[in-house]
Amino acid sequence: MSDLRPLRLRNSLSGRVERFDPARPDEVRMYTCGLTVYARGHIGNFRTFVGQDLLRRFLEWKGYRVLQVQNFTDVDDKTIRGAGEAGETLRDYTTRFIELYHADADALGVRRAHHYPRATDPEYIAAMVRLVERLLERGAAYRSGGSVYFRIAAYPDYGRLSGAAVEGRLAGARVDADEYDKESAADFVLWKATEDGEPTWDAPFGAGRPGWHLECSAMALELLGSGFDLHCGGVDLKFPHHENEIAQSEAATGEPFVRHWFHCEHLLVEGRKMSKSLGNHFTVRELIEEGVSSAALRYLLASVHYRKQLNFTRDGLRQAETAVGRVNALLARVPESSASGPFVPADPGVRACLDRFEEALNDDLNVSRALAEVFFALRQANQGLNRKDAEDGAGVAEWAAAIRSMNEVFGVFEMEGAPDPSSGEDLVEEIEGWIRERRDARRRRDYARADAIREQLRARGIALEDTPDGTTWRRLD
RNA sequence: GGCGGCGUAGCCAAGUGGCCAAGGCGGAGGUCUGCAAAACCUCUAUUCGGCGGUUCGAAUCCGCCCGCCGCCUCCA
Repeated sequence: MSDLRPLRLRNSLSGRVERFDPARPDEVRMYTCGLTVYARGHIGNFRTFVGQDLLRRFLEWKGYRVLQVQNFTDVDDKTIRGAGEAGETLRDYTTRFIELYHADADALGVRRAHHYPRATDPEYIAAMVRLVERLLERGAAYRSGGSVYFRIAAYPDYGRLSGAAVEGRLAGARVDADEYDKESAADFVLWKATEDGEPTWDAPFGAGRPGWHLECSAMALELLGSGFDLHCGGVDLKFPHHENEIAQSEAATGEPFVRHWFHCEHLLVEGRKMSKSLGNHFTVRELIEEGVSSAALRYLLASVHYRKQLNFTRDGLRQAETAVGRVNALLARVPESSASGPFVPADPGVRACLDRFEEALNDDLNVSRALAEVFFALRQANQGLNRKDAEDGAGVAEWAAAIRSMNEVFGVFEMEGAPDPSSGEDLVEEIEGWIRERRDARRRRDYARADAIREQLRARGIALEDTPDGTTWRRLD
């Protein structure tokens, strides 16, 4: 698989699209920078998570076994402040937002990671302490004012990820209180000395709490090992977060930290940067409560290349809704094959379509070209259905199976919508009763009556469609 | 100020030197239908922000200009 048709993926470390080769032949070890859990994640966060999910699903589609770790940052200034204001323990407070994250991610069909380490989990605090000790031993860290800092001078490769202009970037950096404790302005805190009222953990180098960057290094090294394959996050994390992760990890282990860095661009809302002050800040939950389907939401988030800013608009959601609906309508008419095992198309046309699909995604995840293949298959299937001769039945089934296969990567079709309380057996029986009555009316050529029944059901959100084989119905959104 | 990205039809969006500039949404016409709806078919950018240049040939390379956005500080 991967030998003949390698994935080519942009590596932020080199700035180039490179062949993606995991360290072990069939396994991909993947780390995702997750949320800081002081608030519910917004659609910007989920653009990144959906982008990473697409990458993971494609790797799995290609046959890799993926081991994914996604952390939660549950100790920092914002979580501490939030918990204090809410009068809750830090643990309880952050747990709430972790649960909300899972609710939103599940709604969007984001596959679950295999591990969700939290910074304050005892085993990871211990791992962080060990990492700091190692850095102290190696002279890559120093103690000052009760805190421990990373000495950038001890790591000559600093700046490889975010570009050479590190000094320039830091020159304008605001001077904060602990600046005076540092040997160099670029040094960053690994372990913060305890302050009044803040959570604190004992350590050989003094009680305190982990600095921002330390947790990801510790958890990634602990769960995935040094030199793992993929480290993912939003573009904003490149500097300083990921730069610092690389520095502290490599200074501690003496080995390359990560093989391939994957960064997702941010999204814009109606052409503007999303921010609380502009009031264009949405959560997944809010949009779904407004009636946006999670499928349309996911489609919009997944349909723009991960390195391009995505302009999130109402019109875009509407377009996504229509596009997803067309595919779902076809799939609803063609039942899923009960055949087990991998899908091997017999039709050369179907095979070629899947080949082009894979080729598109192999090319640095070209989702636009891949989606074009989904719609190509859709057209083929619908054409087959229109011809409706028995000979074509198998062809339609294969095209539908191809769409379902491609959907393993996109995950946007046949998502179960919000359960409708009025969709019980009773309603179905009632609708079928109306359809029978309308059929009789049509046989009598009583079209006024037939149209009245259709209108009355349409007003209730049920669309009737007459086909040569009888009348079908579907729910309008 | 430093660094980076983008500007392709009404909207979204592929395409980075050479077949008719993918695909989706929308629109127009048609097939089917009692009428619809759905589906399918055809059409919908002689042109790729503007102006120059390189080339037999450029949306694709170079230069200048215009416009939009992001990063450089917490941030997915």
